[in-house]
Amino acid sequence: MNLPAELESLVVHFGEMGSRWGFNRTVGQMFAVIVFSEAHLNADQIANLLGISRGNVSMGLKELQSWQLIRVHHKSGDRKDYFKPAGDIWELALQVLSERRKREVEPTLSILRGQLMNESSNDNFVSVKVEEIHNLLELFNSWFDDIHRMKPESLMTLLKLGSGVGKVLDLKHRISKKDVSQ
Amino acid sequence: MNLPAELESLVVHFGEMGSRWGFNRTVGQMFAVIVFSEAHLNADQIANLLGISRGNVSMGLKELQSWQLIRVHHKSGDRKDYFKPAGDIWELALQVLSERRKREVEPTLSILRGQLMNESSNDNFVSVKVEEIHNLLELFNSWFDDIHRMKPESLMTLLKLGSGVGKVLDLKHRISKKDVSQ
DNA sequence: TCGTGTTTTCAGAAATTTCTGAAAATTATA
DNA sequence: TATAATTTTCAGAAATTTCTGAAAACACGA
Repeated sequence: MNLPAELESLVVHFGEMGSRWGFNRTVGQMFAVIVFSEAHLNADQIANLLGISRGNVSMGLKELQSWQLIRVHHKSGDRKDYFKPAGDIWELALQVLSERRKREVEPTLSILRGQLMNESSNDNFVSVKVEEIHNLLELFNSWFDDIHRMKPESLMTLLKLGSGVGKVLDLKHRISKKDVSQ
Repeated sequence: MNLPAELESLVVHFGEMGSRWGFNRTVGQMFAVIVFSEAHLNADQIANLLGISRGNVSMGLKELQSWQLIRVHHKSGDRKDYFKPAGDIWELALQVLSERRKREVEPTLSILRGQLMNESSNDNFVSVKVEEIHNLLELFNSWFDDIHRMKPESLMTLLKLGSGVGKVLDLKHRISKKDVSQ
């Protein structure tokens, strides 16, 4: 690795975490180097900085693009592709969550829907569990859809409030009968 | 695999998803077979049902216990250990999220804290990014802590409400100056 | 069209992860 | 304490994932 010392430990760490976040070590390192570099980088620079092959960089960039975490940028008079993060830290975090939901819950949800469709009886143990899991995932899914559409600042307020929301809900019940959930 | 047909496809799927959920294929299958079996199972039964070695089952059970997703149960007059899910579907889901936070965000958070501690200047590009990520993860972390302590039914209400919470918050601002967030 | 700079692909190599099964360790019973 | 039942460990084998680098494909200007 040919990285400035200050970056090396960060990049190594993001590599180690990479697999936990849904991609592999090299892709994690590539993402880190793109996020922490002020200048946009081209594939050769990334290969040099991380000391990996050009082919590997090409594959990694494709992966990061499929996650919509990076974007191409062109410099005039330069035929190379330069890469930059696809938004600020907040947008990147939401994007990771969004992609992970797609890859981690959608497939299970469609299997479970299938099971519920073509099962004869639905009062046996397995069916009951299938339905419980299905309902939980559907609920989570629509909640995520919903909050994903919120403006960042509203979302931030919500996060800061945390379980305090429970108290606000109580307040709502005390002072109003009107249903505000729609 | 020596599974009833109805279970086979579910178990295979949970195996495929396993790695995305933080463990490996076999561990995912083991978890599925434990969750979808009404009777508590012992290690030999699991090995037989899934067609894998006894040693592998032992390692997988240890993994699932480290995630606090299964618990041991003893039958009187039987020296074997029997395993059962460590709660209902709702509790299991929260437990998965909780463990994943521990494994996926805590380590990064402590690296970032370290960076912020011993860096000389803090107005360069890297420092700014480090701080942004740090703040986001801290915020997420305390939010999660917070809602994790809520009663399931309150949590469910919150999920169902989704971004409707935003409307409730507006309502709060319109009708009250009192800070209910503490 | 050709030539040059660039990116992508992919077969095989390398690295990593997972799995087996026999031996060791543990635990309960008599 | 000895025996038997059970679980755990772990070295090596098997399976899977990741990486390399050369060749192919692509894109643009002349």
